[in-house]
Amino acid sequence: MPELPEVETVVRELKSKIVGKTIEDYTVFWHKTFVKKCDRDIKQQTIREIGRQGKYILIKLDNCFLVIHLRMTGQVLLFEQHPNEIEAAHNRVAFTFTDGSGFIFNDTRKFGRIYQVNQADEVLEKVGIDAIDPNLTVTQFKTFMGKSRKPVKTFLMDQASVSGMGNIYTDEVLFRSKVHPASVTSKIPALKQHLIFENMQQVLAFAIKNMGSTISDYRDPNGNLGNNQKFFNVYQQQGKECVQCKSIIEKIRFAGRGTHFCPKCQKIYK
DNA sequence: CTAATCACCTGAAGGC
DNA sequence: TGCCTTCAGGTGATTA
Repeated sequence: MPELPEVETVVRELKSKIVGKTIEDYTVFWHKTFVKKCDRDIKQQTIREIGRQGKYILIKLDNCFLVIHLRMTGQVLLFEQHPNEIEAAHNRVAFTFTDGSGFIFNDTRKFGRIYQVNQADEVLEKVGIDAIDPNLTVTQFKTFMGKSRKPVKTFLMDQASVSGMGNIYTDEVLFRSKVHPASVTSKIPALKQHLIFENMQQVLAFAIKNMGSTISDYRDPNGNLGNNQKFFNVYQQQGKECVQCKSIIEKIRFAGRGTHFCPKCQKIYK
């Protein structure tokens, strides 16, 4: 489900609601979801900071971290008062705070994870700089691109160089940049690489402004849907007319993922 | 090194 | 109604 804009929306809401709260207790309903990689007890620890890198939510406690990845269907849902039936369908872990509020990690497909670690870096070893990190420069981005002989769709989806992009926003960024997803990354002209960088930042910022995209499962911590799915140009728009040239948007299987593009607008560089 | 294919899971949707 | 296949905002391991 969630790519950078959805995770950012979750993080902003959590920052405003639970920083400073102290964990009273927690219950794990599905064992594989909670990965305890250090011996600290999180009970009576206070949430000091909340951050994000790529698609990872980073929760700093007094002497360890909780790092959450939502994968496909994970949701972090806040509650003000402890619900009577907390073991509802697909609830995997529930946390309660000392003031009686708390949050539930709900995850239909069970792919999501909550890691308890001494340092967030333990989970982020293979995660590159965040796609909207102000420290990421266009020069650095172009250097990454110049070194990659992968198809550009694979490059953008790979979290190792730049993190946060997923299937939706990759297709949307490549459409806006008029670059075919099968283009060889290093063979894309410098000006186009520059354009991909700018479009990546703009597409992600616009999606954050719209509170993320809801395809089916995504909800923010208050249970609200995103709005950005109303503005897709190519994602799930196969069979419809291209907004630029009126050609029919195609959907193919590429790099193992459903891939949407305009066959006329998007040029292939090889 | 890169690419392709599973594996992990559940549920929705479409074909017959 | 029901059975079967395919597909889904992701990533990590394995195979070639």
